[in-house]
Amino acid sequence: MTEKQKIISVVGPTASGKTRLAVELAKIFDGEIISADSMQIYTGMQIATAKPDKDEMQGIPHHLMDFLPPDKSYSVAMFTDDAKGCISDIASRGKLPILAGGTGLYVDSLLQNIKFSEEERDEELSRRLWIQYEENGIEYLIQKLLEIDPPSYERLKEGKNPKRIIRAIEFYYTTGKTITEQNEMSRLEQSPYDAIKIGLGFTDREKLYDRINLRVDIMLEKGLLEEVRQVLGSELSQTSVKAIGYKELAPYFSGENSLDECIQKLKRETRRYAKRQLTWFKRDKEINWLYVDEEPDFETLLGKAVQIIKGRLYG
RNA sequence: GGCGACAUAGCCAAGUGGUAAGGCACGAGUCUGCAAAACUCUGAUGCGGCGGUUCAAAUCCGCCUGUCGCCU
Repeated sequence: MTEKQKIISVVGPTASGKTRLAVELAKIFDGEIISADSMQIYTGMQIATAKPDKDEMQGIPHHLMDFLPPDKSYSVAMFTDDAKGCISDIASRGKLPILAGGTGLYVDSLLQNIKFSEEERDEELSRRLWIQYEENGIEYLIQKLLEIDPPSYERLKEGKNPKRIIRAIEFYYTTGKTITEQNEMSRLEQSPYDAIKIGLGFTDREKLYDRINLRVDIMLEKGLLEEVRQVLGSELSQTSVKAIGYKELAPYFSGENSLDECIQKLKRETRRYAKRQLTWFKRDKEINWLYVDEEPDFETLLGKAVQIIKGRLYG
């Protein structure tokens, strides 16, 4: 079998410095960046998503960023398709693909080569199931799941997560297969990628939270309010409405809450998001963690990352 | 200085004599087509302090402390 495609993956919570590290690594290793971020894909959502500007990109090509209008939905399946295409394209030009982003599900699905089924989602059925959930409660759906797919019933009954349970039921009715079968099928093909994973972490969580709070203040100075005003005035998809920044500031524009209250909310939601990201990435034992608050400066951090990568790239 | 109200977990807060609801935050975790999503778990031997009444007090009484309001 042919050698696997080498790829660098930079992960970490929001505001940990992934963007900067990825750009510097791209300069050193002659790479191009593929963003694995479910919100930076959207055009017009620049400040709140902390999308790098021309200056920060330093001439390094960034793929899967800033290409989709906010009224369009997006999903993991689309991401893995798009990203695979990007990787082939970058590699064919002799460059090194560098995946950088905080959307853990996107990163893992791509690197593990998860195969999503061909069938499209059935939004209508999904909506009907949500209505049933709201009317009859979660137990009703859990029972339904027991009838069609006992293994996933066992797996999902404790969590009581309507979203996961509804998807399992929806999947069965749209494809005739159970989500359990699909999950097995999705892992049959080995991943064509050999990822060198760098994680940006913090020994002291408070340090990360300080950075998040500060970054929100900087966003406000950069004109976040004007951006929010514009985005809130346009059509948003199911995916883009979820972006942190816009919904938190909305009550300020509608007069329901003071600006200060909204800013506090925005900071808190961003901190909570960072915590969830950490929980996600912690599970991956292949990640080489570098602790931002333990390094004297960025150069040292970069140096360590370069060492790790060199060892794997040429070792 | 006088009068009154209030004082319950990090914050908000229910509870008016029978053995401390709930929400938020924090922390931990789950995760296969909306993932910046959705969801799960988790906190007070104690209710400002000290006495008193009672079989029993966060709940009633007194004093003290603090906060707020009104009056002078």
